[in-house]
Amino acid sequence: MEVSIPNKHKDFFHNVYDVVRLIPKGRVTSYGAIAKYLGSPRSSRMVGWAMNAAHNFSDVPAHRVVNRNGMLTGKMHFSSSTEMEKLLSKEGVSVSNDKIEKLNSVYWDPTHELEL
DNA sequence: CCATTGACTTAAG
DNA sequence: CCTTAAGCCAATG
Repeated sequence: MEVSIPNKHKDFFHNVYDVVRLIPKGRVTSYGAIAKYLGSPRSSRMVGWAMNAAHNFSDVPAHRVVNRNGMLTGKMHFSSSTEMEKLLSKEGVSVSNDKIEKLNSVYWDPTHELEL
């Protein structure tokens, strides 16, 4: 069994997973921020792709990753369409109309928080 | 190999 | 504030 999981870009994917796991509770970040932190600000879509595969990892809180506008674009990829919103709300993140309220207050930018 | 798609972002109206 | 268009990168068919 050499092809159970595509390990081709595990570096990029693993990097994404690491950052997502570091997101504090009650905070959220964007795909672009993670991509930028990884050195590829144009690969924001790839972060989303990584998240899609992240379902194989139980330690990746994908519900804390939203788009730049704070919109829950990936809610449809969860178990239920309301699961993501429910999880965020449970962590103290106000969500309205599939969008995060006061995004500026809960936004967590790895490049800013983890800047070296 | 070319075409289409996607959990995105930025710019312009 | 919302909509439309274009750009970008990798996976999938």
